Amino acid sequence: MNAFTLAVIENISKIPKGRISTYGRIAELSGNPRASRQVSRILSTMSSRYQLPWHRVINSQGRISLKPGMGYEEQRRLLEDEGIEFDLQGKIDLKRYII
DNA sequence: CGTGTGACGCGGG
DNA sequence: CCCCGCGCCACAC
Repeated sequence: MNAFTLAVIENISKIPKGRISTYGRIAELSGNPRASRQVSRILSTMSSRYQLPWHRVINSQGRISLKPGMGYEEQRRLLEDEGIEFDLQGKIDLKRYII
């Protein structure tokens, strides 16, 4: 496992309950601003093994990237359980919750 | 070694 | 707000 992957795991682990971050932001913090896609892949493959708060990572538009029936519902429920609110379009106010 | 594929992001219509 | 196109990049085939 490379340094970037390690940094991503570390940065995601640090997201506090009730707050969120984005794929792009995690990529930046981890040293590669252009690797947002890798962040998503790392999440899908490492989230269970490293017990990451995977649900606290959303996209730059403030929306859940998972598709309905493929995890969307669970991620939304986990976030709502932490007090995060969604608007009518299923969007989260980034300014309010991002780290 | 090409080609297709995304839990992405940004700009534009 | 929705929909596209394009750039990006590791990975699977």
